[in-house]
Amino acid sequence: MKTKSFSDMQCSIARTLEQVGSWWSLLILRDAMMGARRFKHFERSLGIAKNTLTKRLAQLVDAEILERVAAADGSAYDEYVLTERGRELAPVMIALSQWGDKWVAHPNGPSTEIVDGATGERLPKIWPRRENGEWMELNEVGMRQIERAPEKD
Amino acid sequence: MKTKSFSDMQCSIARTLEQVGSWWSLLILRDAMMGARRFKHFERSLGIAKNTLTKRLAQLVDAEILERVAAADGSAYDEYVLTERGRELAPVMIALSQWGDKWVAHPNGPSTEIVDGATGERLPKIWPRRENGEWMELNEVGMRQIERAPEKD
DNA sequence: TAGTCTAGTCTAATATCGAAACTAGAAGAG
DNA sequence: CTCTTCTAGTTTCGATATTAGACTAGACTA
Repeated sequence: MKTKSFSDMQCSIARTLEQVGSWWSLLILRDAMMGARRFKHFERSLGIAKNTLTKRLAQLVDAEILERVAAADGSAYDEYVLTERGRELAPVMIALSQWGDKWVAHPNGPSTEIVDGATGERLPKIWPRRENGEWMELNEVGMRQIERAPEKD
Repeated sequence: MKTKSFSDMQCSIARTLEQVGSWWSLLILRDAMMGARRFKHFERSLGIAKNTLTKRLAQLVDAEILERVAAADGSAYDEYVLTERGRELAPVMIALSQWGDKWVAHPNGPSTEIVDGATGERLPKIWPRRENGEWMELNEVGMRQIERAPEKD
């Protein structure tokens, strides 16, 4: 969709968005994190056009966020599984999900919950905390530009 | 970019993306979090086309993520400032930035740092933690679909 | 072995985006 | 007070992305 590349920006946010590719990609990742692995799973869950899904999956594989592997269950069809890079996008997904739950919840309530896999209990929210676990207020958090000499060598 | 609306999906991630609007919006928010308030600040910092910027700002205002207010310094030009909704997107931005720093860092190194506003010290990363502050492994974190009756009344 | 499912590809229509040129009002220089 | 520049847009138009739908080759199913 974007027609301009962010990859030459030095900002990590821009560079991450460039890798992810598009909105659809994030929803594909959401499904992948909830266990989807096959083309048809994504297709049905998202209601996305097949050609678009093909393209988005290929691009995520290209970015090494997903990996295409032979099916674990012996099926002839490949599966798309998260790489470590991909799994580490979880904080982004969790943060997005959390914001949506709070500010734009669906009338029927949220549809996803983030839990401790072992106990099934809901996790506390993802939010800035100090090393010792203490929660921070947003006005205590600063985002700062790092100054840097234009040349390096 | 997308031509299909996510707003009828019940998923909070989809609904959040719908509100945010586009990649550019996230970069606008990044700049807003770093102190940008005026049209020209965003324009220069992002290298974005003016019409696109106009549209994105309008849409963020519409989504109540930004608010358009008279300039604090008496200038005739309005300023765009984050609302609470907008400020609460910080965890998303931080998570994106962090992932980029780790996986797709610019050759010159990252350009942004997240700090404790009071001390100037870098904050620990945004990552799933238990209530007591203990860090979790990603494989301990589950994302689960909440089952729900299709009707409500 | 016929029929169906999966995972695509291809084409054409449509929606969206962005670059460049243009503009009205504000600010600044002399 | 007048000329020029700056700001914050709007308009036009071409480039790009997304979609629906038709088509296909190889698996699977009865």
